[in-house]
Order: sequence, then C-alpha cells, then structure tokens
Amino acid sequence: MEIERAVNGLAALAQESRLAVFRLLVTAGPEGLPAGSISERLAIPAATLSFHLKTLAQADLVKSRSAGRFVYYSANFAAMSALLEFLTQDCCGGRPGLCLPAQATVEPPKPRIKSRAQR
Amino acid sequence: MEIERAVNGLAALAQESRLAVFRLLVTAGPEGLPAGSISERLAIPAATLSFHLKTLAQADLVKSRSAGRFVYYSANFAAMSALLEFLTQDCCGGRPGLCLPAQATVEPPKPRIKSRAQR
DNA sequence: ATTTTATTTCCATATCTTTGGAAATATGGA
DNA sequence: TCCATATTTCCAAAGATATGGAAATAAAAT
Repeated sequence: MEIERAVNGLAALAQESRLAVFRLLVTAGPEGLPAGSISERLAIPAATLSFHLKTLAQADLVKSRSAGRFVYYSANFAAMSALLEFLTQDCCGGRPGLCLPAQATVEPPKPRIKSRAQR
Repeated sequence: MEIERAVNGLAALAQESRLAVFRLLVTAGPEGLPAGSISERLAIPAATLSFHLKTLAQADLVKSRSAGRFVYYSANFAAMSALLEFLTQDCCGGRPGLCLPAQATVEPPKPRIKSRAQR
C-alpha cells in the first residue's frame, strides 16, 4: 500500500464521529445502513454526517449504494484489511511480530494432525 | 482501549512526516535515534520535527530518553500493538476475521503436539 | 402535480494543525 | 568561563478540518 493511501485511511479514522460511524457500519455488516439511520443512531446532524461519510468514502473505507431515496453505507472490509496489513508489515516490518496484537489469530490455528473425530 | 486513545494514535500516524518518523524508528529498533539524526535523514527542520515528535510522544507511540546532549527517540511497539488490537477487535470485531490481513500470523502457529525434538 | 422524505451541497464560522525562523535552554568540551 | 552543538519552545502565518443551518436535489407517495 502506498504511503498516501495509508495516511488517508488513518486520517479518515482519526476522528471520533467517523470512527463511530465506521464501527457502527462494521456491526451492521455488508448490507450497511442508510445515512438517516446512522445520523439518528449517532445523533449527528445530516449535513455533518454527509461530510464525514464523504471523507470515509474518499478514503475507500466505506462503500455506498442507492436504494430508492435511501443511500446505504457499508464498511469496506477489504480496505480496512489492507490498512491493517500496511500497519503490521510496513510500520512494524523491521521486527516482524513485535507489533502484532497477541490475539491477532482470531481463528485458532489448524491442528497439524487429524483429530480423533476427523479420522 | 478507549476510543479517545485510539483516535489520538490514529491522528498521530495520519500525517506523512510523522508516519515516516515512526517507520524510521521501527527500523532503528529499541535503541532508537537521536532527534538530529531523524531530522537529517528525513530532511525535516528541527523545529518542525520537534513538533511532530511531541505529537507522537503524546500519543504514546514513541518513547524518548536523554543521553548527554542527545535525545533518543524510539518506537513504542507495545502502544502500536495496542492500537492494532483495537482496530482488529473493536473496529472489525463484529465479524471476527473479516478485517484481518491474510499474513497476520507472522510467526507460525505453535504445534499442538510436542515435536520429536521436544520429547 | 404536489407533497413528503432522504440526502447532499453550499456556505460562513470556528477551531485545530502544520510550518519553520528566531530565541531560549541544556549539556559537553576547550 | 566561554563556545559549540542538540533540542525545544515561542510565535505568527498559512492551511486544513469540522460544524450545522438553509437551500438544492432526488425519488417516492398521494
């Protein structure tokens, strides 16, 4: 990932309202939420939210799709993943492992031998 | 990690010069580098660099120690790790694994059974 | 066609950030 | 002590970001 892209992504998340929006969209899953719903839930005025959504969209961290009068926003998990990879590799790459959170491995490592049940 | 702390960390890294400083310090390892050396290598005027180092230090992403006339700055790997954990857990926690970079597991998972050598 | 609802753009204001020269501070060496 | 070197603080200018009301746009519903 290019530096500029990373800086943009970091800047997009480095703001309380926008971080809250992103976190809400992550919990909302791939369908996302309409702008009005985000505005209501986070108590952010429509105009202000629109500005923040634009910032997040420009950083590619959220996607939007229109459905009638509604505009649904959803988290772009791939972009977030790319940003996390940049941070772990390019920002901590000098000493691999040093900056990795202890629980980075969310899914347990695959067993090396077949379990009794699998045999 | 509290939101405010995360926003601070993100904001600290969301600036080209500061991100460059942090990346340089990561490669420099735990000993770090004196401010003047950073200034020279990245071609950032001393006053400007001092401002950025202060910002990084306030976000706890770098540590400093004085040695004579020099002030050595080093990356705070633990703080970076905490930030990465926040991003993976609290920002992608809704769907664990979705935001994890493919290569998150830098160190291979520990084998579940003792190897021949360990027995 | 008119109204209602959803969202965005426009715009002015306020606030925060970045920049770097010059002066201040601090430490070691002559 | 006096000088050289390293870093920080001071300060002012320039630039970027955040905020939200009001108007504009767009798409359904009546």
